Amino acid sequence: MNYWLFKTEPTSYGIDDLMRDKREHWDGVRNYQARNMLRDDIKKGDMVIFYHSSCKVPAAVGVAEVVKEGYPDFTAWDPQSEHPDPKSTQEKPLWYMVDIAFKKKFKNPATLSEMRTISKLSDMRLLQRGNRLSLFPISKKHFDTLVELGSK
DNA sequence: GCCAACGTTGGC
DNA sequence: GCCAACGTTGGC
Repeated sequence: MNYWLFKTEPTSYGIDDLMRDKREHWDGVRNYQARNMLRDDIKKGDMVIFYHSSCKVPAAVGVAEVVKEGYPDFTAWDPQSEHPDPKSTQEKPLWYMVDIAFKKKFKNPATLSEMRTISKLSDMRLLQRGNRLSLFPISKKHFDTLVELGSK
C-alpha cells in the first residue's frame, strides 16, 4: 500500500466538500508527471493526505482513501467543464483520474509552518523548494506523522 | 499583489 | 534539440 498527498484549493474543493460528498472523482489534473502517477501508480486502497493550498493557512486537513484506480478523466473532453482539453478524446484519452473516498477530517489541521518544524517531515516533497506538483508520493512515516499531528 | 520556481510552447 | 518567452503555481 502506498501513501500520497493531494493538493487542493479549498475555495474550489476542500475537505468539507469531500466529507459531504463521501466519494468523488479527482478530475482536472493537467500535468504529465501527475497524470502518470494517477494512471500507473495510485492503487485502490492507497491512502491520501488531503492538503489545502493557495489559502490563508495552508495545511494538511484530512485523510482519504483511493477507491477506484486510474481511468480517463472524462471532464477533459467536455468543452463545458472546468478544464477542457481538445487534445484528449474518448479513443485516446490524455488525462486520467482516480476516485477517492472521505476517511477523516483532522481535528487539528497540520499547518505548513508547523510541518516545517518537524524533522521527520523534512524530506517530504511538499516542503522542498519549488515544489509545484499537485500530487506526489509520501512515505508511511510522513503519513503517520501527519495523522498523529492532525489527531491531537 | 509580488515574485521565485518551474512547466510548456514554439521559433529556429 | 536548444532556449527564450510566457503562463501557472503557491507561499508570503
